[in-house]
Amino acid sequence: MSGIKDIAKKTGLSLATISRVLNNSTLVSEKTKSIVLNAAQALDYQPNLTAAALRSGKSKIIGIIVPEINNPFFSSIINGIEQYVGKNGYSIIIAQSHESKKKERHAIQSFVKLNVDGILVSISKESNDFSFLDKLKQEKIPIVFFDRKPQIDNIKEVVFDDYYGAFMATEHLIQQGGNHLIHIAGDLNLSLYKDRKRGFQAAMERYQKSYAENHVLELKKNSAQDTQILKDHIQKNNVDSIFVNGDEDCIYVLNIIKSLGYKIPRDIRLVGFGNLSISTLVQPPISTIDQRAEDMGMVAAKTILQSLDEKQPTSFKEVLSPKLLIRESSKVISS
Amino acid sequence: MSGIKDIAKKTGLSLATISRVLNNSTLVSEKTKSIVLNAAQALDYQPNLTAAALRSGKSKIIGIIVPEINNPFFSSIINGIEQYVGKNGYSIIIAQSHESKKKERHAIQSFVKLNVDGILVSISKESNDFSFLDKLKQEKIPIVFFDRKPQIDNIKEVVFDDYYGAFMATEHLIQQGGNHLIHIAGDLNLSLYKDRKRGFQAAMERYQKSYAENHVLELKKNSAQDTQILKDHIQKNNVDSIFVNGDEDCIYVLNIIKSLGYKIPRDIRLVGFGNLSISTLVQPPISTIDQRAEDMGMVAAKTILQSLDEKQPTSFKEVLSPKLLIRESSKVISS
DNA sequence: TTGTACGCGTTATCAT
DNA sequence: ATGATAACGCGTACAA
Repeated sequence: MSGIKDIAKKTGLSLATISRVLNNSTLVSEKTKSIVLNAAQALDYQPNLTAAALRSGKSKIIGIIVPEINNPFFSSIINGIEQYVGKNGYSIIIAQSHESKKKERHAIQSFVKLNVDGILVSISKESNDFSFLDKLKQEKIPIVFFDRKPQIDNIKEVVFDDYYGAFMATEHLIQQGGNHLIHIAGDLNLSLYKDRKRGFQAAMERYQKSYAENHVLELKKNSAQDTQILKDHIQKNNVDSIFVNGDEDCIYVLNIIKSLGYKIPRDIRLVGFGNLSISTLVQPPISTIDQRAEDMGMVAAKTILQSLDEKQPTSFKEVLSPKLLIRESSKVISS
Repeated sequence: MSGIKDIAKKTGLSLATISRVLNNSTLVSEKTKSIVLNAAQALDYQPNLTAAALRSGKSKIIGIIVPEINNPFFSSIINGIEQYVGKNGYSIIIAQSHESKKKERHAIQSFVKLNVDGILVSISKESNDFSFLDKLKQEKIPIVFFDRKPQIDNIKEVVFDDYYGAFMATEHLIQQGGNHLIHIAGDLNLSLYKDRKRGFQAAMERYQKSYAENHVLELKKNSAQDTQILKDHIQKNNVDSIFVNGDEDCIYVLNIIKSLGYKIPRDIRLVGFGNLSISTLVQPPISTIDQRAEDMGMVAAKTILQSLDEKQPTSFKEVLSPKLLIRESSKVISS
């Protein structure tokens, strides 16, 4: 392995010329160009990106912060990001916040110290202080939020239309004959779960189903308790349809419902959210809202790369639209 | 944000002294030390890791290559790695091989150019040329293989005892009264799937069950075909127990078997491999071999960090031992 | 104990 | 079109 110095030595040309061939490629004769490239090949030239980063200020590295990397939704997004930026010669560096705003801040600090060219982040549930945005602006490091974002202006964000996705899911349940619907909500500290709840409510009102706050439940993540709560609710209100905030919770609910002796979809119909691969592995396969995680990753990646050569930071918002996937869990059995 | 130059200016001390306080910390008086640290705090000092990396040759970055990041097993391993190295001040950079040896080589190249301090890799199914090891040795970049590794000597590896895990799974099925067992194999290009197959065979022989090559099936990943194959096999050979190479395939098989009208575990008992979170979400929950993905990540991380200050490369092998998790899918129903 | 000065491998500016 | 040289920010051998 060798550097430009070695090529200079071998060809008798100057460092500057070598560098020019390897970068701009302009202002240099075709002849010397090929000489340099041949020598580079022969010597197995490998640029030292650290040195280039120090000198140029561009590290060709994009930092990513997610709550948990081993969460199928986030790892699929990361997959999308990696593929897109990788194709463009960038590497990704990853940190996890584990839903802690302290760790999130720490990760951003690290990224700044590493001179990343841009940052992609899906914020933690705790996050409420976004003063780090000023610092990043000073350092001229663009940042793009994906999926989970702060509720403030003048940011770049790639999000999913959670509101409309929830609306579609609920509407579908109603069109399948549902009259008594409930919604199992996610963590309402996150705006996206609030949006899903709002979408549920909107569809209920649109179709003139009675809606009250007690049509929205939050799980305790304690099987015995949740079973009891669901049982009471279903019996008291004749629940026939449930829209659940996410596929994982949906499968959890599915199993509880089955254990209570109800048949799905005959007695109760279910729709989840996210289209995780597990959603087709259970019986019955669950209907869900496809959240196109990889697409989100790609769009976020594209957005951050475009931001790199912006002189003035602009705001940006892309909303990915939902797609309803109808599977067994919500199909009315035609007699 | 500022660098050591700013601190030097503010304190009137030399760059060297500042650097010493911030690094070695030795050979400097307590008084100036505190002066420097105070100034650093006041000025919001952030070391430029790129510059430090160029000068010292240590980037504080560990490169990771996995086939697919959105594979729960690998993302859990990465989680383990990230947590361990993060605690030690290292960052992780990730690339995917997508089972292509070309992309794998490319990723290694990139990592070398980025001056990563060490590399962790789980090789692709295609990989058969490991000449890059020489290059890394030259560059003094340690490499540790995890889970999937080349079958050569003098490497560092953190693997799982696939052979014994498969043996335990098979033994368990036999102890539950199984007499006619089959094994659904994974990609036999990978040594770990070969080991699982060998473990199955060994247990069969140990317990004097008739074993032949046709007791090992490979799936076509085509639902209609696989259904037919399984149906034939089960009927012809009175199959009562199936050991599947991994949890995902196991759930796939589970659904086929259920669709054929067999009851699990009454008619057929199943054991998977991996203990993915989905294994508890299906009905019945599937018994499996816990592969302790996070532990594997942590051990691999520990191993690579220890390798960093080795003068002479040594070989190393850690084998994580399996744990059988018995769930409904393999429980004999006591009458 | 502290300061001076050089070098890490590039890129960029200014000459030629 | 090409070359000489400074600079990026830090670490360290050497001098004081």
